[in-house]
Amino acid sequence: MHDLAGGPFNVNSVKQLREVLYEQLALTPVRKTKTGFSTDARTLESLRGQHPIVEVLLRYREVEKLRSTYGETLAAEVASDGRIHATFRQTVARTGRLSSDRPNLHNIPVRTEEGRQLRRAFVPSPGHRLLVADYDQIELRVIAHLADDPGLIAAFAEERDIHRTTAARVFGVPAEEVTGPQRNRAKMVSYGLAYGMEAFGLAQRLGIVTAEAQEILDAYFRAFPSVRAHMEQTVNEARSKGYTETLFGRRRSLPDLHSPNRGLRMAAERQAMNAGIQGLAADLFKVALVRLDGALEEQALAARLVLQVHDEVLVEVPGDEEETVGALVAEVLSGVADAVGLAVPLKVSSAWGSTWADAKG
DNA sequence: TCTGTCACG
DNA sequence: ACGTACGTGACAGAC
Repeated sequence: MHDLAGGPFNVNSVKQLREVLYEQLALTPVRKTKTGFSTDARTLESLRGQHPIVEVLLRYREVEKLRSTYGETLAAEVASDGRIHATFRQTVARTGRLSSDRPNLHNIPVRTEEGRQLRRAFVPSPGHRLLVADYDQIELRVIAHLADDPGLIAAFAEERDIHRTTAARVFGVPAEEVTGPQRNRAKMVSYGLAYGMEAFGLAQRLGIVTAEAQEILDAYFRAFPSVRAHMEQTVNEARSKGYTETLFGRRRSLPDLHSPNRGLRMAAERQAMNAGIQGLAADLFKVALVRLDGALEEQALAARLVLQVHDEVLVEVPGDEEETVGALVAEVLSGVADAVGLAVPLKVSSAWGSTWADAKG
């Protein structure tokens, strides 16, 4: 790195790295932060090819993240019983999700193969396997319910590939003719919805111009008009009440909806749209966890809940209970849909593994 | 203590 | 013309 930079510097120092990249090497800055030009991964990606140091930096950041946050640190958290006992906090996340700290077990790597290897360290007791069950597109299903959108509800009811179906309606082609990129764009729109994403944000993520992103969004809202209506109604209601409220009565106060500061106000509007969606998904999942724990107890099963990750649960199951518990977990998790009269079914995917890394569908 | 960065859903 | 996707926690360096 020294040789590439023309001298020694601390790679972990953003300040020093800025000097190296944008002054000594005179690379073209792309984005700014409060304190100067950005050096984050997205920026570095776009600087690729300008100088060989960029590739090395990206790789360094990747392995250094794994080393400093997970490798040695996580190993040090293992208690004398061989387990990690994180704290799950009920009153931190404003939406009703749990948060996990000391350590955070909600962000164990999974997206790269190298990072995913860390999950091999998470193993059940001898004679047990891990059952990993998660909800498929729970937030999108919650949107379908809240917006009471006939098109979305029908798509979920018929168990169709939701992103393909969405793409077909947005791009006006038969479902079987939807291309890979079209499906990906529809998927991005669907997920962006829950966050109040606008054309600009969609354009950034898809690498297209804002006008084209706007056309896609317009087409989406033409296809699923109740979704836009629901978003608008949610913000209006929050504005007059001062808070949002989930079906379970969970409130989130949003005073910034009346802020004179435009940025704060718009952020609060996005939070209003998201709170009911993320919040209801969190509420449903927590009901499922309580029921699951109760059912294991009631049926005198030895299987135990060991971790939850927002829409996913890990259960440690002895060999002779696999069949029973596998069926029970799926039934309890999907069962909460009926409990609140959800307009769409909740689909659950399950996988078994002798480590967390192996349990993949 | 704040900022930038990056891991996850 | 603006500013531009929600929710977290941990780490390292700067101040």
